[in-house]
Amino acid sequence: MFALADCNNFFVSCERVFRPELNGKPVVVLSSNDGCAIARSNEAKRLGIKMGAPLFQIRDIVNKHDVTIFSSNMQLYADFSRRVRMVLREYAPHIEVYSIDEAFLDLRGIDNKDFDAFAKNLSSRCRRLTGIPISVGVAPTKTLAKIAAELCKSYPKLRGGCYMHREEDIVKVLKKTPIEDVWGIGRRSTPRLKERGVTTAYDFRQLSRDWVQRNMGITGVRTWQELHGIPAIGFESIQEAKHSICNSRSFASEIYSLDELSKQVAKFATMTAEKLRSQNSVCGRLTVFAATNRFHSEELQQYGNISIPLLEPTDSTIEIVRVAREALSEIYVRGVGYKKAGVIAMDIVPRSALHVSMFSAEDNERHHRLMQAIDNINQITGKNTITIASAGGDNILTRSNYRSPRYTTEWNEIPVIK
DNA sequence: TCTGGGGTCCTAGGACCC
DNA sequence: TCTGGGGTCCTAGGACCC
Repeated sequence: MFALADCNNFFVSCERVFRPELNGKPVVVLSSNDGCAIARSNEAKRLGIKMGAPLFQIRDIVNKHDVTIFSSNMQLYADFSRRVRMVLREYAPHIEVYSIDEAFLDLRGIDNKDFDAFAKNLSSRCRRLTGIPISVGVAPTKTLAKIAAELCKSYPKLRGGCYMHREEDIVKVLKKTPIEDVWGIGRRSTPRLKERGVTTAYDFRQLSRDWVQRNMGITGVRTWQELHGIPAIGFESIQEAKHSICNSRSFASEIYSLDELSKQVAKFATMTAEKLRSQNSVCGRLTVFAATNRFHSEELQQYGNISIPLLEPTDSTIEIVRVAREALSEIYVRGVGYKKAGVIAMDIVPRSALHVSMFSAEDNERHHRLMQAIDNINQITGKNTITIASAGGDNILTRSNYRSPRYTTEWNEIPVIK
């Protein structure tokens, strides 16, 4: 058996921990730059606020129903994610962290267990210890566990836990599960399936394996198998190093000057190098892009994009910032208003696989020791205590008008209690 | 006025090899 | 008329996820 633990309306739940008066009220958390709704309380969903809806389009609903809105506070959410995982680890020796708000638990080898009580117990303990409500589904495959967890959200009577294993129960649930709600069935496949009369997970299961293979490839077959109760998606308990690392943002308003854009790109490059070091990797290629506002179709669109191979793979902020700024100056066009930019590290390999050439060894070693020192200082005294000068002192130019304090990670943001 | 960010895997087709 | 056969590697784009 596998379990999926899924945090309910995760970002909203994090905000409510410190604002309990918002329980039962409509709450929305916005994406970066206060752009779109990316998390909604059940009350906000009931008001018709859709996932991904731009703030300016839901303004009327927000005002009329007194919806509380928050800018995203990723540091807070990451910390709660960590706390939830601590609880999950009490319940299973191996967990697979699937996203910031979801993790699978490997229950194979655990027999004769009342998994229904197990799931409900985990849910209530997590709520008690972290303040975050979670749904726990237990089933023979990961895809079915996802569906079981989803069931908890519709049926409060399940008290946050659902064990779904008897064939007749699975059939009953799959007949009620819309095909588009199945993990792995996306926007493109749904209309094609519906054309064939496949509207539920059960209908999909009734298709022939051959048809699924021909029309949806091996990934479709895996989903099909999983719905039949045959595990086809691996369980990855150790987190693999990322193969690419991207840092990008939309800006509050268009940036015209190379000087300002360059500072922003230097910040993205800094973040990229930090992430590389945190997974003990180096990258062999850097991509930099800068683009105009894609929603202003009446204006001239510009998408600058350049990919540069590095002479030596590196994780040095100094090197990566230098190359990124050079790359930017290649694609920058004077007079263009840039709304978004980013840096992507590619060709990532473990730092241990680095064979330094005779000529670079010394620089490499010095950079590495310097970076370690900076990382240590920034970890102790707070992000950006020491930064590279070309990144400028200010923050990334995004909008974030409704951000809550970083209650759990920044001592100087903790509100004073009178 | 205002529209997110960051990933993965699979596949088809081209380049290139003997 | 007829134009080999078999392989690998890389890349771009599609589809999907949260």
